[in-house]
Amino acid sequence: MESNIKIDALNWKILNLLQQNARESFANIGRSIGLTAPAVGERVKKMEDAGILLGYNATVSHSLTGHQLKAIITLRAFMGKLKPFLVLVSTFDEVINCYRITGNENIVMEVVFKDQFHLEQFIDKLIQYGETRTNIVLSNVISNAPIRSEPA
Amino acid sequence: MESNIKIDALNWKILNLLQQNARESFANIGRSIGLTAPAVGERVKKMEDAGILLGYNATVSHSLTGHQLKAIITLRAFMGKLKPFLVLVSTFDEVINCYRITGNENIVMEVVFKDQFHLEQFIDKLIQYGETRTNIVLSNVISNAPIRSEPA
DNA sequence: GATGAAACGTTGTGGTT
DNA sequence: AACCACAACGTTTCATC
Repeated sequence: MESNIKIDALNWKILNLLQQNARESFANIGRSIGLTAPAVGERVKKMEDAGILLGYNATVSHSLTGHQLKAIITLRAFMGKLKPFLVLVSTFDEVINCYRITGNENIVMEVVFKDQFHLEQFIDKLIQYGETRTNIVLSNVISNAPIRSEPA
Repeated sequence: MESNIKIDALNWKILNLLQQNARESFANIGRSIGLTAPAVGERVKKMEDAGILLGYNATVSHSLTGHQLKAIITLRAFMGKLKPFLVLVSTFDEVINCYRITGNENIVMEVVFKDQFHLEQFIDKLIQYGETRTNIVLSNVISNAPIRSEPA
């Protein structure tokens, strides 16, 4: 399943290039790093099979697709309400990221909205599951930064 | 710059497919939605030019690239320390996402680490900028969900 | 990994509605 | 303005070494 392959310097270069532009051709990548296209293709396939390369995703503007408002929402679930919440949250299109965390709250989410009415509706849906805290996102300082070779 | 183009039903289908697999060929996308490859290519180019399609990014496993620990870290900056922090944070490879937010804290970050020693080092770098709060991520409930057509 | 060849995809031109 | 058809060119993928 997850064969234990090593990420050498060339594979890190491939990962960096694909994180920057997932539609880059294997031929071009090969030219950048001194390999032929089939060699790049094989390395990519092995990293996909190993679970290192999880997928390729287009990034879409939130604001230009009608979601001008973003919030970080945490949930402190009531007794017995965490499991039902976890089932429910997968049905919410607004939730971009959702993590279970340690600490006073159980859940932190990154959520996008059309406007404050949409946000209000969303919070109303959560009140039966626990106490929420909402922080509006004012600006993006860093968005989906690429993973780099681990420090030595 | 940002021509005001409309995202019709076909463009939403293209956005959905590219969010799921950014390396999907225009020819295949065309077959799925009943368009020729050049027509898909033109629509994609227009959405790129309009700033709707921001880019294509490979998604890489955090754990299999040596980052077994993830945390949500918030910062309540000391007087005059927010601007210097914003400059500094861009130099941190560990920070995947960083947002400026409303509320008691000024900043929330999603950060990946090799281990708890690496986390400790990171927090030490922040203490001069403000008070931090750290929540360890136990599991991913939703990761980078695609944006869907806004609700009617 | 490289090479070479066949299949496939992309992209430009021209034409249709 | 959006799309299709066609063709030239580049890319992917498979075989073989």
